[in-house]
Amino acid sequence: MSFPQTTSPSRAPGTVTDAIAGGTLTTIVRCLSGSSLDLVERGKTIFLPGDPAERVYLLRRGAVRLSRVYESGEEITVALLRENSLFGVLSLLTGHRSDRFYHAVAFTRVEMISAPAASVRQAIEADARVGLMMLQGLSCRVLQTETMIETLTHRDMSSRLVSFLLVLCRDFGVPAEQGITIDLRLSHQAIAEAIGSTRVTITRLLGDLRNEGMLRIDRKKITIFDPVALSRRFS
Amino acid sequence: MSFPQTTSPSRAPGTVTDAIAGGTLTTIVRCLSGSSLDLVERGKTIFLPGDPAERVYLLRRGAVRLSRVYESGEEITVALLRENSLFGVLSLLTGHRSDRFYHAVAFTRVEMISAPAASVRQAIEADARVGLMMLQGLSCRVLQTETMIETLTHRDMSSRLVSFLLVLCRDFGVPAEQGITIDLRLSHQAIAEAIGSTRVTITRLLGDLRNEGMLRIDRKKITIFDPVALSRRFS
DNA sequence: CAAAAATCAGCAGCCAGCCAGACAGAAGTT
DNA sequence: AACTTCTGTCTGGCTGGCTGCTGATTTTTG
Repeated sequence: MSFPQTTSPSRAPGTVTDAIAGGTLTTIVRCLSGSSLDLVERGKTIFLPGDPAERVYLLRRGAVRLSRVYESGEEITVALLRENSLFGVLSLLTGHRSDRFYHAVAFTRVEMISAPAASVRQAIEADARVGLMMLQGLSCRVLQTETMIETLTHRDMSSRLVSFLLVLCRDFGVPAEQGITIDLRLSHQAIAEAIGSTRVTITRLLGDLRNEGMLRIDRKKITIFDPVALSRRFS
Repeated sequence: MSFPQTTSPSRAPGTVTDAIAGGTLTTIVRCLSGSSLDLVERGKTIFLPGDPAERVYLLRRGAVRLSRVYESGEEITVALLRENSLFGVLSLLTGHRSDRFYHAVAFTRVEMISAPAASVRQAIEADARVGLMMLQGLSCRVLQTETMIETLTHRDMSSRLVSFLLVLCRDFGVPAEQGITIDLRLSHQAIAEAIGSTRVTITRLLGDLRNEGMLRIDRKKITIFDPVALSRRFS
């Protein structure tokens, strides 16, 4: 499976070092040989389970959903990646050819950069600072994922939902007139798939929170009036 | 908070490159200036929330439990790390001094190597292959953590427990006369804290699985007779 | 641009699964 | 031997999953 590649001639590896002066992973990855800048529309697939894992991705703008699909047709969300997340790291693992096992879908319109795992390895060997930056990027991923585990071990669904909303505020929140708006178009179903619940339950709990005056939902975008007050609503 | 340091004079950074010939992260980290080899007894704390995050750890032998403790006294497990896991990566993040927010405890007798984050950074800059190896180590961590998220999004506790047992088989399983034994002394309480359930429920479900002839428990060590058969027991 | 199709939100009733709390006996520790 | 920790079981009660239905909203398509 592949996706539309909107751009990108490869450049000489020498320029990598120049890019480091810029200091961001973006500029660096952008200079790798074989790299490309890709635009993906909301809902489009980036990779499918079973695809060969050979590229590493850096999400520049938008959100990507990593999910697992079961034979039953059920689908669960493993991660909602935010801007500047590295993904597809499976391909960095030792030589043996491996396949994706997650489904990666653009959750919003997405702008991302990708490069073959081999060039990434080369770039790291050429200039260690690249490795250091990627290491920091991945460390962030680990911390984010662990926060999500915390969210998921809450026993009652209400706490779980609240905890998840706070995670979303952190990762996708933008200031609003009153409070913080989660800049994603989230259906109740999508939330359910991320926190291991059902659509009906999420509808009910969000309704409760709305009646309590904790949040507002307008065209699938959730605005939390006061995250601190919300966080006190844990069990 | 600190822990007993059993060994370790620091060495000249020059030897790092030699160690890379050996090829393992262990030998490399072992050569970093300020590194130490530590032995920690089962149940002893490695770091506490609030401790300054300044070292990176590589778990050589045994298991480490990362957990979060709430004011309520409740405790949840964020990760059960297995051999060759990197942890304490928070300290690698950008300069600003940060503190641990997890509680790290030796879940078994543990043998681990640690080094100051600064020396790790230096080593990476000195030889990029170090960065590459650490990157692979962290990639593994990400994948492991994501598997755990999958486990936790199962709606019924039975599936969740089964999924968790399979994860433990993968990470801590050793072949037994019949089946695979999870080489950890797990109390029902510990399992409950890892999958967001309660002790009583775990007791009941494990009892069911035992009655079905799926597993055996002997002095807190669980033996799964047939992991494949068990995996079919999902909802 | 309007009609058709698909997806989404909200509501209700039923019932299983799981939690809370309590207690007794077993196993393991000092 | 005293003590702690762990396992097993029970009762009652409530949460949250499941099913089915309706109207609203969004997207697709002719």
